[in-house]
Amino acid sequence: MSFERTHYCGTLRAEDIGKEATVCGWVHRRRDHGGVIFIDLRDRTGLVQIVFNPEVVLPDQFTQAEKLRNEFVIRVRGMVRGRLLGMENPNLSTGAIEIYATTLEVLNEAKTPPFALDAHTGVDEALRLKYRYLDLRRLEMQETLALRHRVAKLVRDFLDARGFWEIETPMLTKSTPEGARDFLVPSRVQPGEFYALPQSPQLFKQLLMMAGIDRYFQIARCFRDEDLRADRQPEFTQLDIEMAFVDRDDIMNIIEELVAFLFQEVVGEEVKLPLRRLSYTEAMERFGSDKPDTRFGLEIQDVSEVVQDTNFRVFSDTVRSGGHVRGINVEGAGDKFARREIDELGERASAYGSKGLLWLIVTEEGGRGGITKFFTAEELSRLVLAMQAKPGDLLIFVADKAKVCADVLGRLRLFLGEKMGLIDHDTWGLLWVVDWPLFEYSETEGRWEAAHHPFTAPLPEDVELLTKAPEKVRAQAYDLVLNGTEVGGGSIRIHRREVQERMFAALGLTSEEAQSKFGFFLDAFDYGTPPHGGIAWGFDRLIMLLAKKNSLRDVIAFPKTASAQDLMTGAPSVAIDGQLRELHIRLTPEAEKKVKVPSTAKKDQ
RNA sequence: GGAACCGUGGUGUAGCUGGUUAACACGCCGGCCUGUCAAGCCGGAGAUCGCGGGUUCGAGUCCCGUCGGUUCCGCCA
Repeated sequence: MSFERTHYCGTLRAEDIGKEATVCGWVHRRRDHGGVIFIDLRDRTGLVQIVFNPEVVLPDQFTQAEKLRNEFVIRVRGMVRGRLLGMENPNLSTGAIEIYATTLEVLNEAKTPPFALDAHTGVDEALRLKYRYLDLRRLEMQETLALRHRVAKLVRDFLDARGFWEIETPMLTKSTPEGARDFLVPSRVQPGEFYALPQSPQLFKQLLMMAGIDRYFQIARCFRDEDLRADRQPEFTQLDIEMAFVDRDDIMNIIEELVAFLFQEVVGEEVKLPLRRLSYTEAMERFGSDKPDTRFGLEIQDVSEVVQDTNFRVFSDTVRSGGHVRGINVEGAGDKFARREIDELGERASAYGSKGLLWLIVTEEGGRGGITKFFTAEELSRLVLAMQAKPGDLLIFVADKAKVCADVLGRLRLFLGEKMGLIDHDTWGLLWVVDWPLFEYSETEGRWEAAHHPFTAPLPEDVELLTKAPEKVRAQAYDLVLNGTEVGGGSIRIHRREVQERMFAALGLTSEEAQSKFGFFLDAFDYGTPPHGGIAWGFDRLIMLLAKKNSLRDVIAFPKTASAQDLMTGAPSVAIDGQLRELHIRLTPEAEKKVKVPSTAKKDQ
């Protein structure tokens, strides 16, 4: 190595004893005993102990070593020696050895960092983000970035070996219809017109199939201008894959293999194939979610038939009017939960959109509390039987439309699973959710919307229903779910123009609108489009789950805060007046009042 | 757009129903110390309690607003 570095800090082992070594890195910690000085030197591979012993090192070098402080950047030459018996440090991968320094060079001094870089002190996240370059020095963050790199590399290797080509698609493009708000980029050359940043490369990857590429992938940056969450950033990365001349099973098979390959290589976990497949309907009924967390029980059960003839009007009326009564047997919670905790469940249920949460505790005699009093002993025992409950169990019910039941109970299930510690965080809940509906009715928009996106192909036998009965059309779509998080979603695409046109029509687009938005795309269908399909993975989310992090910010090198700001660079920031003029943009009075646009060359602040 | 929680030396926290000089640990600076490894011992500096109002004889503490962070709902696959 040209910089004279012979080893990385964390790689030195007993085998290196007796070697001369030159290492470079940051002073992680110093322990100055007056006579002898220990330095833990850190680089991205880990720590190694450097010893400055006045009997070994020259006096002026020792004086230099006394001046070392945390985060100084140094280069040290010395002899690798085995540590004396009893002096080994089992907490360090390099704990069997240490470097007896002979030469020290301070390459750069450092101010005391604003927060400690060791693992055991919690730090305010705003501070971490402001000094992200320091935060990223922490070994934990470096390990995550390394993991991310490794997964990307494995994905590339896997797909390359199977004939996929990595092709880039434009960032400055036309608005694509994912349903989210676009980030717009004003055009200087075309006054008044805007590019949109891609929400996904959806149209381009389909056009690549039309272009005969056959197999494509990309690790693609995507942008959606919506409010953030712990698992949502305005810019994020998708692993985007598309294949021609395939059906649903072809794609799911190869993707499963990729999943198994990654789990094997990254976490050493054997994934049994084929993956479990759950229909959308079953997922909604049993787990109340289209992305069920299958790592624990507490499944939802339908007791509509059992309770429809009881005198409890809330139940019987709901069933009579076409609704459902569904519940969860919260095993053991009847004994464990305080009344206050049960009330909290009710409050949550209301917040999730139910009229109320009905409950009772199963006892030897039948039941107590909640809605017990509305039932005869016989009705009660039938209900308890249907819920497979035993004394001490808490039964909770929601009586409402199927969607509300699923939504409320699904969320309560997740809450309870976490609260009661039922989730085994060492297992991986991997499955496919298949047989999606093609459409979802949007109450706010008052019209049908694509459940996935408007290019998803319906099942062939459902094509006729497109305009007649949209709610009945099933999609050739599949979602990959991991630990209750959607990590991937895909479908077989429409490859015939008339089907695509009918799809647009079903979504309420006039043919003029379809033409102006997607004319180029519709035209492309006319020139020989192969059947094709694919999938897109939320790459950041996958990494987050593999790294067992709770926030996307921990797996993205330079993430944004909940208010979509970058605390390090200060982005977004004010544009100078001249820039705006070139872009043919004028601020509204409200915006102007807020930012005070500087008229001269000085940007920011 | 809405809700909740948080904001106290450089960092992490404590500070009760409002009451005198804001406490502790780590870090930092200085001294001592030749085998530590989250070194030890001694000493020292360092905070107008995010910001602005208000209530009060008196506010870190109560109220209102505002800024920042986080989480959730809406929004978003």
